[in-house]
Amino acid sequence: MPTMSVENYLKAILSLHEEGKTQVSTNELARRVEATPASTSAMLRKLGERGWVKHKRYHGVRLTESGHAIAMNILRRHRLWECFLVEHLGFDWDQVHDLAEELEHVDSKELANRLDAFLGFPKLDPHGDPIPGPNGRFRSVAARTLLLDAPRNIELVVVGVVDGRDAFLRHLGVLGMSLGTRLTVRTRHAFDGSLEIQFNDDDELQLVSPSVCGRLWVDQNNPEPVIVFPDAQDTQD
Amino acid sequence: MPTMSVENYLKAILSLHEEGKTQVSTNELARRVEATPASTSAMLRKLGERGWVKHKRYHGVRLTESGHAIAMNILRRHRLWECFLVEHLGFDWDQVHDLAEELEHVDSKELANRLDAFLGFPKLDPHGDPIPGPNGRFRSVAARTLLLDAPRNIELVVVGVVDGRDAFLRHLGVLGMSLGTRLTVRTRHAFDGSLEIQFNDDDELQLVSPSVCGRLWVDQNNPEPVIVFPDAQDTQD
DNA sequence: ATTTTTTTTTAGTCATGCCTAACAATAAAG
DNA sequence: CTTTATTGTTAGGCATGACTAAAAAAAAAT
Repeated sequence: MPTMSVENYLKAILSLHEEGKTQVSTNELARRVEATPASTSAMLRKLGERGWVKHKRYHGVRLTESGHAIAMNILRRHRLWECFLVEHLGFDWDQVHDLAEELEHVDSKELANRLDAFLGFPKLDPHGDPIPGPNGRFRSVAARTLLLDAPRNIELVVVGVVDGRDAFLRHLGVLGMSLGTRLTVRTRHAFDGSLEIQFNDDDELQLVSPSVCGRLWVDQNNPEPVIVFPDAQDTQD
Repeated sequence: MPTMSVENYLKAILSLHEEGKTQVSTNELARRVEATPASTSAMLRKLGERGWVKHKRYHGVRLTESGHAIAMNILRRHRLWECFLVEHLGFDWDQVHDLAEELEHVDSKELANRLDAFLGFPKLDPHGDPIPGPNGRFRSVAARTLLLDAPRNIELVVVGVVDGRDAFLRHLGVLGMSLGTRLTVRTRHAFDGSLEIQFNDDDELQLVSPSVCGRLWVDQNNPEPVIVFPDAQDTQD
């Protein structure tokens, strides 16, 4: 039974893996968990001893099977709680991260499963991120692209964010964007990577910075985030 | 911002106060929080320094205003979560204590208030205990008696338990009793304090031990535990 | 191929919160 | 009213998980 701190480290390593890194560096992990590299180094030794990560000194770290399972479980609980907070308690999607961060540490398979059922076995959390099922695997892998890499002149829908921190979500609000926003990329400026985007029923073109475009998942046409049933296999919609 | 451990001590002191003790002894508190008297003694010094308890060495402790407020808040969250777990996630009333014990430490006024609203501002938790309102005071003080002290030959309803631990609740199940059970006290045995009780539509008399009777709240006729609205004043139903 | 810079680890502290064992104060019994 | 038992406190450790400062390994730059 991992401590809260251990769970946070494992979760952070998982999220870095999900971002593409197969090996996670001590410094990057330290930044993610908001601790010093020294503390992180100490923790990695412990995680290694308990068989949750594979750690070669001075080279990165990688989750083992069992570490991955634990991290996926926490991610599951985190995202289920976010659903609950938004859908049933009426929080805004940019207010729920920190609360879910605490709720996720309440360790009970039974609780997670019942919450899951209560919510109707959602596939996606309020930020558009997939929710792992009871088996610790994602229920579906949505076909999605970074807005930064999306093709031009095709109507797109915002289906998720890469960066779920409040600051970014609020910034999206300022830009008038949220999950479900429809848009079309009209021009790509090679110089700085910024995009000229046309919002749904709007004639105006708006310039969006590459740092924003690199943090948004879009899909070609996936109107409503579908709800599916408990043990649905992975699908390639 | 108190730590989890501090919250547990304050909550334990509160519950001992609720049981009548105005001064709480170190040993009794230690038993309640499942720590040694030594650890408890150390904690009491800390709680005193932070102004949450009044502690005279070698004589008991008592919550201060601010300590009481914190403890009531935790109690509120605990009981709200128990409601949620039973009413919405379908847990049995004897399965929710430990989970609520963890959930209660998620510290957010906003969360508690929204959960409260979601649940319909309940007055009582699934064990029949009153739920403090946002102001940190109980919403109502039900007129109730220990079964042990109840008058004979009057139809009573079980409206709450003094001891919410699983072992006791399961024992109640064995006796065929739960919240809402109707019964009448027929005979009181002075020798050991046990009662002969007639259950609702049953001709048989059943002998119930004093330790059980001392842990059950009954009321004379209060069929359903009523749900009331947010800022209802204390009433004397 | 060195030097310099960056990354990572080790060494040494500190605060929490728990423990056991020994000591002190109060309460109970003779 | 002293002795004994109970109750409460202090002293000294230990594990966790954080930190700073210093040393070591790896990567980058000259």
